Amino acid sequence: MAPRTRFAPSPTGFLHVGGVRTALYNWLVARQAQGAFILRIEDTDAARNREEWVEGIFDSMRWIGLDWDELYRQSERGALYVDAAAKLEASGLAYWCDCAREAVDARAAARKGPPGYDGFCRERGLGPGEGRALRFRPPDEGATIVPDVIRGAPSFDHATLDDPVIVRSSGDPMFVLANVVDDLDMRITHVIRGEEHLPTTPKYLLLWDALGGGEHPTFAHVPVLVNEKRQKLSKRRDPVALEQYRDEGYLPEVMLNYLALLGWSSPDGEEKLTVEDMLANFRIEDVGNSPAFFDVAKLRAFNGDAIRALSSDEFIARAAPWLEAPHAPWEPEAFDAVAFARLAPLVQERVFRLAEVTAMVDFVFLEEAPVDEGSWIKAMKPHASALLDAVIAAYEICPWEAEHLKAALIEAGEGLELKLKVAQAPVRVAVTGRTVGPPLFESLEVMGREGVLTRLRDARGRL
RNA sequence: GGUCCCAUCGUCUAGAGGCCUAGGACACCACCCUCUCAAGGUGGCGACACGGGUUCGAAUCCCGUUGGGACUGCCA
Repeated sequence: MAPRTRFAPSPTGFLHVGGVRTALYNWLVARQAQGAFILRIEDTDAARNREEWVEGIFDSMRWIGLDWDELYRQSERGALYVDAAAKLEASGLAYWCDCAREAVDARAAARKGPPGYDGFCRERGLGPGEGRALRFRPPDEGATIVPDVIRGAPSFDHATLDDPVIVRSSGDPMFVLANVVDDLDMRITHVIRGEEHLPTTPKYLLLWDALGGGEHPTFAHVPVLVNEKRQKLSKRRDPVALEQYRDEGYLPEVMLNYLALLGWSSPDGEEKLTVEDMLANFRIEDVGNSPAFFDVAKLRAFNGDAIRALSSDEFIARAAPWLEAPHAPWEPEAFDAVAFARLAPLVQERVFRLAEVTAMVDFVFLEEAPVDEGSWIKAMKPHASALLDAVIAAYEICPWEAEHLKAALIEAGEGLELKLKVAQAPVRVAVTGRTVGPPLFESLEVMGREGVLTRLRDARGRL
C-alpha cells in the first residue's frame, strides 16, 4: 500500500524550522514510494489562528520545495468531528463536564495531588449545555503500547491517563479528537511528528480504536530540535522562522539538506545531499532518537559552500532580489547590472548568505562611500595624506585596468616605504568605506576613474 | 510531583560484540597562500556520562546511578 503521510501545522505563527524538518521526513516517505503527502491545517482553535499565518505556511512550503498532494483545513471539516463525538458519547466513552479550569486546579491543590483533571464529572450524567465540554474516558485498567519505528514500544498505563476534553464548550473540537478523526478519514499510514506528541499517543490510539479505526498507522516520533541550552526550539525565544532564513539569503536546497541531517545521515556518509539523494537513501527508521541542536554556524558553512558551487550566472540570478528594494540601500536607477556582473565572481567567493552581497558592492552604486568609522580610524594613519596625494596623481594618468592600478599603488607606497598591505588600506577605505571587501583593484576598475578620483580627493580633504 | 523519552569530540553524527589506536562534517587553533576579507591547501586539538554486570572480548547487550529533555491546557 502506498504511504499516505501528513504534515499538520497549526497556523499560530511562522513555519518553524523544526516543523519543516518533520514535514521533510513526511514528504520523503511519501515521495519515495509514490505515496501522497498531505498538508493539513490544524486550525480548530479559532482564537489563535490567523489567515496570514496560513498563507505564510504555504509560502514557506513552496519556497523550500515541499509540495503537497492534498490540502485540508480542519475548520472546514467540523461535521466530521461532531459525528465522531456523538459516536463516542453514544457508546459511553465520552461524557459532559462543566468544571472550570479553576475548579479543577483547586481540587488538585486541596488533595495535594498531581495537577490535572480528576474525573469529577464522570458519573454525573450531565447532558450537553452551556459551558459544558465533552471529555473522553480512557479505560482504568490495562496499558497501551505505542509501537514506534524510532523509539521501540513505550508502554503507558491507562491509570496515568486523565480524561481529555475532546469538544470544547464552544462546540469546537480539540486537537486529540480532530487529529485522530482526520488521520482515519484521510487513511494516513505513517504518523511522523515531533516527540512532544508521544505522551498523547495512547489517547490517540484509544480514540482510534473507539472510532473503529482498524489497523494502526506506523508511528515515528522524531526528536525535538533544541537550542544551545538544550531546550526545545521555541518561537518565542529562538530564531526559528523559516522565512527569516529565507530573508537572510540561505538557499532553500541548503536549508533542506541541513535539516535532513539533524537526526539522520546518509548511509554513504555524504553530507552534501540533493533532494534526489535523500529520496534514494532516506529511511524513517534510521532517524536518530536524541535531540539535535540547530547549529546555525554549520548551516552557514554549508550555505557558503553551496553559493560558491553555483555558476556565476546562477549566483547573479539568485542574488538579484537582494540588489533591489527593500534590501538594497541605493537608488534603483543607480544600480548597474553590468558592473555588478563584473564583481559578482569576487563577491561569490566571499559571502555565506545572499543578504551579505549588498554590503559587498554598495560602494559602487551609492553616491558616496558608506564610511565605516572604525575602518576610517584604522586605515587613515599619519602616512595616509602623502599616500593619497601620490595615488591621486598616479591614478589621474594610469591606464584604468586592475593590474596597472595595483602597480601604481605599489609604486606610490614604495615612495613612502609602505608595503602594499599597508598602502592599500587608505585607498580601500576612501573608496569603499570599509577595510574589508572584494579585491581592491578590480573594484576600482569597475568603479571607473572619475568615481575613484572623486572619492580619493574627498577623503584626502577630510584628513 | 507524575508519565514517557534520551545520553559517542564544543556541535551534528558514523558505529548494530572483535574491522575502534573510535571515522567524518561544522566550529576552534597553527602554518601555507595572499592587496583587505574570505575562499583554498596542510597539520592539530577534541568524545564513548558514571558504576555494576553478561562475555574470551562491550561505545555496542542488561541493570542501576547521574544528567538532560518532552508532556502533564476547553494549545497543537
